[in-house]
Amino acid sequence: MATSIDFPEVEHILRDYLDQNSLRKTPERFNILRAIYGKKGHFDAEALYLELKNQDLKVSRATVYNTLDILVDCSLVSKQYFGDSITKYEKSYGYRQHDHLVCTTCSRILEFCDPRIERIKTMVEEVYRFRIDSHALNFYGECIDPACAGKEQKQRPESAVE
Amino acid sequence: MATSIDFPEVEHILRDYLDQNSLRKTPERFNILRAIYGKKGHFDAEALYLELKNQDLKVSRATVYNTLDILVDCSLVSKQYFGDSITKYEKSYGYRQHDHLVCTTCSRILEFCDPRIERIKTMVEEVYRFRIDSHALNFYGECIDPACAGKEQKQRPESAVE
DNA sequence: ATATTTGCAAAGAGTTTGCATCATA
DNA sequence: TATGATGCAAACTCTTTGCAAATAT
Repeated sequence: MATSIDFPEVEHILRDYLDQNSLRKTPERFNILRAIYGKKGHFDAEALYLELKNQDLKVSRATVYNTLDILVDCSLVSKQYFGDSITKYEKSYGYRQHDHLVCTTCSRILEFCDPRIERIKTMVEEVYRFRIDSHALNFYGECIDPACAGKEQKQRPESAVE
Repeated sequence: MATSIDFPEVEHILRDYLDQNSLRKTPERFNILRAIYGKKGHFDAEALYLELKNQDLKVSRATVYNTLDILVDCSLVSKQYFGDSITKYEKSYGYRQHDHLVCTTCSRILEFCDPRIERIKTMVEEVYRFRIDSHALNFYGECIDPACAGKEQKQRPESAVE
């Protein structure tokens, strides 16, 4: 019912989306949205569930998954796969399109942006007569600096993977 | 024991890889390799398992997964994720690097190749001081032709998704 | 001969589903 | 108040693991 005043834009977008699709504006949905927009980087459904649980915002896993689907549908969250069978999510409102560089040593995920992707997309659309809605470009490799932050992080398994 | 004479190059590569890593050259491994190189397009582990079973080449799922890992390690097979939680594989010997265009209507997967990816990769390697081993670029969208082959295929669920 | 690989079935991880209860509209 | 959403646990799918039997070296 009472929704936070901290993230008015994203809450408004969600509210509109729920209205337009005759979905109910439940407190769980706004709690989950707020939790996501309070996070940085990538996360998975289980981590989000545990985080909410620790904050005494009791929601079930089912609701977390259901709400993530809704947030992906209204483009407030993006859903990503980095090849380890764990689906990752990331807030996406106000974030320009970016792609990912995944360290195969420490699983750290870096972000980059390159305008050439957009041109490749346009070309592919023309050649194959497709309308392209989204893309995912992931590079997989390893930092060449043996003392890089990512490798340090690897040695501290208790720190959460972004 | 007796291995086919149909795919001498890839079998030789596998044989060398097994030798160099002190792994055994079991008939199952070569049967699986041959089955994969007799297929076109993408497939998942279960489809490969069923195909082998139908050919009276009895192998267990465990062996299929084990062998796929080996074949990925020796670059005879590539492993791919298209966002539906089903890991796809594809033979890769003699195939130039390519990327994928996934139809979100019918799940058909088209392939394309663009040299600009290589330049983006080089730039990312320099900027982030990474050595990049591989990449995946997937575009997701829908064919703009209402009578396209992909949409026809959608209406025939018995035809295997590539 | 012996250590790896296989096959089977059970376990595991991540996600979805069924259904009774709750609460938004 | 009536339909949609929630919570819980069970079911489900894909993949991995444990262990006895088979087999490559």
